Amino acid sequence: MKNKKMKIARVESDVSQEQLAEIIGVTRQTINLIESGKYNPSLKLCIEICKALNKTLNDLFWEE
Amino acid sequence: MKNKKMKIARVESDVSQEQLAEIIGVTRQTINLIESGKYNPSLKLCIEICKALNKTLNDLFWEE
DNA sequence: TCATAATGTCAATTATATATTACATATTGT
DNA sequence: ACAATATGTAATATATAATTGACATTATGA
Repeated sequence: MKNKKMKIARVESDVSQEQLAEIIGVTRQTINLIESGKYNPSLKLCIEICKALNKTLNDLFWEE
Repeated sequence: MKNKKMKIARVESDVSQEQLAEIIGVTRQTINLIESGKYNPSLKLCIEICKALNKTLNDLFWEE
């Protein structure tokens, strides 16, 4: 399942996948695959994504 | 950095590391190392831990 | 005090997240 | 229509999460 919340938050923050990747220090592919739902990211990476997008874990990665 | 919140939640739920591991379907060592702060668990595993302990990601894995 | 459960940790192996490089297809602006 | 940017995806390599099995230590209860 795609991570739509993360993509929406990223677009709202007006950053590209590549820019977000640079901010966090991972590759663009990693960001792309997480948004596509093809990676099961590590907690540390999830937290870095949240901080970069001014969101919390529940905002981006918690369902229901 | 130890994951004190997770340990507290587990003890409050009155389950041992081994019982929690069984519920989730991982090994006791994995639970132990996450509580000890020596593993960087996957998002999927974090979510399973939360559900087993009736908590959310923010409850157990989000700081400040 | 003794037995048992719970926890901490180690070494070796396996599975998988992430990196790297590269190419293809959208998308957007001019 | 063209150029530039953004996104999707594939193959291989590497780092590390997670497993397995085992042993030691620390609670906890009888």
